[in-house]
Amino acid sequence: MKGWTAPPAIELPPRYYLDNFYALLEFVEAKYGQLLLASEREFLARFEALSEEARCLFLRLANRKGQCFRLSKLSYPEIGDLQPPLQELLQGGFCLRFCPEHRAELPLVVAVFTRQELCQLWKLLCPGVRGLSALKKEALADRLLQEVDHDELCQAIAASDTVVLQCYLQEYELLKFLFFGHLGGEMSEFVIRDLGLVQYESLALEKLVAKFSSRQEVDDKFWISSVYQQFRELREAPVAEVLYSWYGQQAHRGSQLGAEARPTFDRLTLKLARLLERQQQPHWALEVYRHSPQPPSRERQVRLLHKAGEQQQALELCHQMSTHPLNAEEAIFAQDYCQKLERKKAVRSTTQHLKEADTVHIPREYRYAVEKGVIRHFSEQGYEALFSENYLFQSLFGLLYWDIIFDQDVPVYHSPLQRFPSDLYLPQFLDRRQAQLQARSQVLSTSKRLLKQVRTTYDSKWGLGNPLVGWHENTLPLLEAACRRIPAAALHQVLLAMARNLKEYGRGFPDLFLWTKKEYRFVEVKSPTDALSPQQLYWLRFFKEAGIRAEVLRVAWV
DNA sequence: ACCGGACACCCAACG
DNA sequence: AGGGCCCATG
DNA sequence: CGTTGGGTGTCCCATGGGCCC
Ligand SMILES: [Mn+2]
Ligand SMILES: [Mn+2]
Repeated sequence: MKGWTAPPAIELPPRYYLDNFYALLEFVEAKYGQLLLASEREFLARFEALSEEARCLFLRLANRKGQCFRLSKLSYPEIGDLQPPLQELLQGGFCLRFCPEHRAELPLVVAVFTRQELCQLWKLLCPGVRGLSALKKEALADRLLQEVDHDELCQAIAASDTVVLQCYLQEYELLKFLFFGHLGGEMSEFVIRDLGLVQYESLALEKLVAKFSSRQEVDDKFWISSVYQQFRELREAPVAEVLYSWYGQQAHRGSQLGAEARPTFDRLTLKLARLLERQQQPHWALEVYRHSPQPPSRERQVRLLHKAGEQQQALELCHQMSTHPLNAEEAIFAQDYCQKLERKKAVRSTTQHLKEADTVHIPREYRYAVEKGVIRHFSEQGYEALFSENYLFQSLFGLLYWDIIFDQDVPVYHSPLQRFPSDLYLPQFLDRRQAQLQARSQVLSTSKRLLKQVRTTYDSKWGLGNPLVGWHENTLPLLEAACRRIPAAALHQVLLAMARNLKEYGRGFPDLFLWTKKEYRFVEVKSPTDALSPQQLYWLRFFKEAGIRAEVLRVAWV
């Protein structure tokens, strides 16, 4: 019965979303009350003064997409007649009734009408109009706005339905942002939790700590996310000149951001520079890459410098990367490229490794399922086999370190709906928990103790959300098969290496785990068209050092 | 941890 | 007239 | 024969209804 979830038997109160918002408010006021601006306080005070029906309606609208709504499309039995609360919202400044004064919002307003309704509006205003049927909705809306007088259009819209524009949405978004600690948090997460669709590890509310300590941090994170949003729009129709000069306007503030907002700026920088490369603008791309130290910035810079004929600079950067690599890819790339630039060697070490691997012949039917073909091959020789991939070591990490991951004595939990510590994927994770993690290796130094710890944690935590652990039918069998056969000390070495930076070292593990009574091995399967990735090579080498048996197997079709 | 990673698979261009 | 996406819902 | 870049499909509550094409 595992994997099957029964339909929710839990019934939520009719106005559950109001309760959820109050839970959110209580938390935000307790943790961030002193960071709120006058406009946000005003919103809260006026919200409190509304009737419950009006508060509910406001939240119903706020939890929908957009800011423009048509009364005729709304129906909320738990609120009842929507007219009185809507009047309240209009009088209280929580909504604006759409009229010609708001013609600037016309594009949004037009979008909430159906294609058919837009045709009718158009025909009403221009009785002779023709040739509309060929246009798709979006094109129709564009043409309508181009060709029809905006004042008349506004009046026709206002006459056909009650259209309202919601206000205070920035304030609402900010409160949500403070509660979740990141953007993109949704009120539906309360519902998902309360229906039991996702189970959270229990967190002590009194131990939660604020994620932001100053308004500056909050504003920075907000600013960079709106900048990133703009980038997504620019990317739709990329023009190199526009991208480059737009980036130039953001770069100054971007480079001064603190630890909370900086990663978003780095992502923006890397994505935008890559886009400039694709636009055949290597010089601009190179300049943009220099604003971020994060991978793959340096790799791209080396390639661009090389192509531009700047051998000295390329080599210098390559050496820096080689001595202080930020991940496996940088390390392996830098080593190979240094040798390439010095004309010592032409083949990448990943392909070299692949070339030296054994080949196995697999029937062509297993195209698109190479690993299954290899499993079949080995099971015919008496092996047992399971898919291992990243699941094995991630779930082992998640289970053996469960209490360390959810340890609230480290200030990394900022919200009741948080599923993992805010530094799980950062280098600080290891820095802050060195002693505990080392101690765990000591205590679980034998396979027997380690295995017992895996089983008891698996049983007691089954079903709880942990990004590293999936509760699938093969999860425990795989863990047991591997932990019984691989020396405990070697497993701890891998786990501690992962802890240095889970973002970079949490992937690249071999495809399969195979075993018989006598032996075991990991196998990374490679189809004829596939290549070995640097992360995969990194772990293959690491396994060899640690005495874990692993090999690459090339597939040839028959 | 902001529709993105992580995989595997396929193809084309270039030396 | 259906198939499929988007979005609101609990 | 090697590298590099580009493209695709898959998975993240579950379900139903409205709208688009
Ligand atoms: Mn794999
Ligand atoms: Mn593989």
